[in-house]
Amino acid sequence: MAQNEVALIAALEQERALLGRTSTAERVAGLLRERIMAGAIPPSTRLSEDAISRALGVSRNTLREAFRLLAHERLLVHELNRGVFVRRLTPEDLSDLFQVRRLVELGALRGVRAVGPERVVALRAALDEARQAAVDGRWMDVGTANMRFHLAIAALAGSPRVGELMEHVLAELRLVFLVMPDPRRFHEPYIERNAEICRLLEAGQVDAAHDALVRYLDDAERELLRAL
Amino acid sequence: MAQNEVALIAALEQERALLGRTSTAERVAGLLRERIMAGAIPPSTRLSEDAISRALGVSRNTLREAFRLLAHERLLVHELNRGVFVRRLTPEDLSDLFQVRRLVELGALRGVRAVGPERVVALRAALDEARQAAVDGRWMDVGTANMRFHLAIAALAGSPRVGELMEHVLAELRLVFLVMPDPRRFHEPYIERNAEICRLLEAGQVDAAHDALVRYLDDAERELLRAL
DNA sequence: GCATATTTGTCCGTATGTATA
DNA sequence: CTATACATACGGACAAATATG
Repeated sequence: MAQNEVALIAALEQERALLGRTSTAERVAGLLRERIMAGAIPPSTRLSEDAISRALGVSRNTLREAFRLLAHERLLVHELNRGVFVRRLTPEDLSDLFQVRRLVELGALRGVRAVGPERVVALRAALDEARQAAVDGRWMDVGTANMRFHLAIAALAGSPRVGELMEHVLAELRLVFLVMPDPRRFHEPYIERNAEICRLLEAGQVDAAHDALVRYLDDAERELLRAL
Repeated sequence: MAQNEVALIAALEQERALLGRTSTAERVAGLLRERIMAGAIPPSTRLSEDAISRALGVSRNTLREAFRLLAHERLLVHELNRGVFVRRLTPEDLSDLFQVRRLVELGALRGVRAVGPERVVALRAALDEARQAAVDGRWMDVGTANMRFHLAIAALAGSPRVGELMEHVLAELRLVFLVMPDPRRFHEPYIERNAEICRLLEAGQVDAAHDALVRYLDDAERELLRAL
């Protein structure tokens, strides 16, 4: 058995290498990202190097590296000699984010001529997740699932860089979701609108899905702008 | 005079604040970026923390921050415990970059209904620059100007985030230009193709410009792939 | 396969510059 | 204007991983 165990450990270590090991800075960034996205650290909060490095038991150098990672994702803004702050989105930011979404999502839809059934699997999975979350009354999770649906749309472009871009865009948008007063009223209606888009795609009506998506984005932008 | 001088200094300092001061790490990153983009540091080169920090007279910590900035721009790749290397583009990277360009540039063109003359000013400026560089035989600068032309196309989307994305995409593409054997043979023909796109846009024939751009991107991708 | 040298990852203490009450 | 708090940058140290002979 000892031999098998050695082999297992070796296999796991190899897998770990493939998964990409993470530096302390990346793990710290992941932790902070989670907190921010969950709303535990609201926008405009200043993050003190000293306090946080002390709390997490990492050096300030390492924490600064984590800050840089998150600043690049636009979750934090870095002001020279003043520190880092959780981003607060302006109306201009919001409009710009939707401009990017139009380019990416609509472009991805136009790129697909034939939508094979295997390509809408991710779409349907996100949809099912949203519906289940709605049944359970987890409205924030409904929002997350809806975002995953649109991430899947972007993924139709088949480009890693576009996928990453879309992830960052949606992470920024989540900063607005957090300050929405009534999550249910906002997120729930979009489930069925996503379902409609999914249905049209499965039926091969790409153009109709495209138009539905245009209306979706227009409505979502308007509603979010009003809430800001 | 002393009073005036004091006032001048104060005014300049205020201006400097508006221009945005830069940290040491950012200046170091800028310096390295320039070297890499000029081809002085070829792809796959490993950058030694010790040697470079010593050469530039900055601490290792500061240099590491600069590395991280460039890694985010994908000019460097960071391998844990092995150091940073100048990125070498794979054929997959190249195809992906063109996929992004199609999404961004074609999407930007589709977004503009009426192309006011003031919006093509940047296009024409880049075009003139490319022609002048060709006259002077500065073929690398022709490539740079051509890239600026396509940056101006992306700018038609009117989105800061899209503009930044496009800048990064073109910076990556430049890494391939550097290894092209015959810059003239590659860059020169595209000047007139850009001119054609510009002409069509000025004439208000957006759809025709769109189609010309599709062919441009297809041809450029194919030619670069072959050179890789 | 092993031992050694090199390089990176991480942390700490400190000095200096900057912003703000 | 001063005082305080904080970010910036440096240099040194050691552990851990990697490269080399």
